[in-house]
Amino acid sequence: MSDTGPRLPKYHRIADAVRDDIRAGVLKAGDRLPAETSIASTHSTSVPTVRQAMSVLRAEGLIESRHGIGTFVRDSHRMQRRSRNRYGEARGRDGLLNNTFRHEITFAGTQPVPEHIADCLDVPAGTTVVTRRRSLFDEDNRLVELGASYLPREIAGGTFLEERAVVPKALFRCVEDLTGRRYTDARDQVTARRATDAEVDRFGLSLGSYVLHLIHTATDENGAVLEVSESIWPADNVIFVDHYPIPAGPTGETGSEV
Amino acid sequence: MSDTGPRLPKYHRIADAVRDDIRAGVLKAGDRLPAETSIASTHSTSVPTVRQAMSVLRAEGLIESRHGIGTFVRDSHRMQRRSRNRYGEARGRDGLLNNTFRHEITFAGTQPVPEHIADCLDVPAGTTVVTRRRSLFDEDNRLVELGASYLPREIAGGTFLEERAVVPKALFRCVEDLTGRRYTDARDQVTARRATDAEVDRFGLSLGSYVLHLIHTATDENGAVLEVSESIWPADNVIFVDHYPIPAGPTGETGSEV
DNA sequence: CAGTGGTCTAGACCACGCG
DNA sequence: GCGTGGTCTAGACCACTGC
Repeated sequence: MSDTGPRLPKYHRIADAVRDDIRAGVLKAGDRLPAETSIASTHSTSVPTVRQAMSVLRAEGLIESRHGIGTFVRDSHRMQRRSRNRYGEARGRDGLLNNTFRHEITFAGTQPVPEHIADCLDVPAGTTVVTRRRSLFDEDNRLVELGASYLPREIAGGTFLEERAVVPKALFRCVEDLTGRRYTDARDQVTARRATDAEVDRFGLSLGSYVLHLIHTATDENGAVLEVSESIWPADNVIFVDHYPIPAGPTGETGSEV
Repeated sequence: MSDTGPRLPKYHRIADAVRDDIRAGVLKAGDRLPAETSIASTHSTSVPTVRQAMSVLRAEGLIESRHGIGTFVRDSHRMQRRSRNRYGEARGRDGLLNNTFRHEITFAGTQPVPEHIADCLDVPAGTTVVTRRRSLFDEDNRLVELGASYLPREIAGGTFLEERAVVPKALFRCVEDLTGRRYTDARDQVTARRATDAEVDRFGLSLGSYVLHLIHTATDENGAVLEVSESIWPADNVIFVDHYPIPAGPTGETGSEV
């Protein structure tokens, strides 16, 4: 046997073989892999070893197993793109927002503000705020985004924003018209984190997978927060894009390249 | 045995037990778990079943195994924060950029543009561009960021930007001074994706884990690209934050809430 | 029903790090 | 040398799906 033969564990070599088949197009998205018993005899090994190889590929997101049916090549790189140029078409809008998404308000009313939102909204923990929760579905009715908007009661309390109906125009436009204040500054905070159990369930994800979590904070010219909005996407399905003008003016003469 | 007893698989219950111990503080970050043989006898089961439970917790990022030593509770929620207010202190800078990071230029010179950058740079695939690669390390000398800047040869070719030395001031300032053109608009593209083998290696990640990948494109007032810059962080360690002004002007009266 | 993946056993031997 | 986790075996039985 050559030098490279026994270097790698057997389950690793099986995973490599299947991965190569997927990369080379021998196995295409949606194809069913041979049964575990069959792969085991092909590689002259035992079923548990094959299962270990499968668990590697499953962790890499390349395959998906369905109990009683088989193991399938996942439909990979099906990235959706979403832009966040919510404030009009004046500049840089690139039309990525796909209007075929179905949009559903799952809740509208007042609720205590979630812990991770309180800071952004600039209110004490536990404060009651107007909350609008939404779900977005693609043309195949698959959930692609979970989101929510949080508005201070001084702004949206007692208005139609507490009612569970899609608003007649962009939400920020409603707030501007209701209050006479203007959206002047924004702050985006993006994290990738492991999906919660609820998200795994709702999105149909696998254990240990990630979501992208955007928290968007909009303020008026006095720095008062008008709205905090959050969006959650399965990490593999999204590219978050933002355009913005670069402020003019003097800059610090730091040595940092970054 | 009660109704709930045999409902969940044994490996699942073992994982739950350990997870609860971690949540409750019985097992703290850095603590070593009992040996697999020991856990097996505690739960009256076999070692492979315990190993299956461990693989669940490993996928969740809660534990980490070191061959020949033991299995340890990971130091979780050690999020670092990084802001990306690179264009001066004029507005909204919140000082999150930690200056204790050590900054190292690992490459400077001309290279063919990477495939995923060509589009952003607005050049044909394979074009040679000035490339500057950097690594950032924290106070404990752990790699926290991999990054690179790509500049068209018309802008940076033949200048000191092709030399492997930290620049005397912010990179965008160098480009503005060299060319007389101004950074006017920017586009940020953020994705979370599985770490490549190289990234797993460099960052010391575990298989199947994620990185956050930022591609930043800066253009002048004519829309010509001045610089594309990318940053890669382990997903668990970073919050990406951006501040920006909201453009004034009329907006479309769409029904979309998002 | 047959075929699939999911769970589990009771071992074996190897590779690694430490004393 | 010893204890640790890593690899692997050759089965067993169960749960799910589709026919």
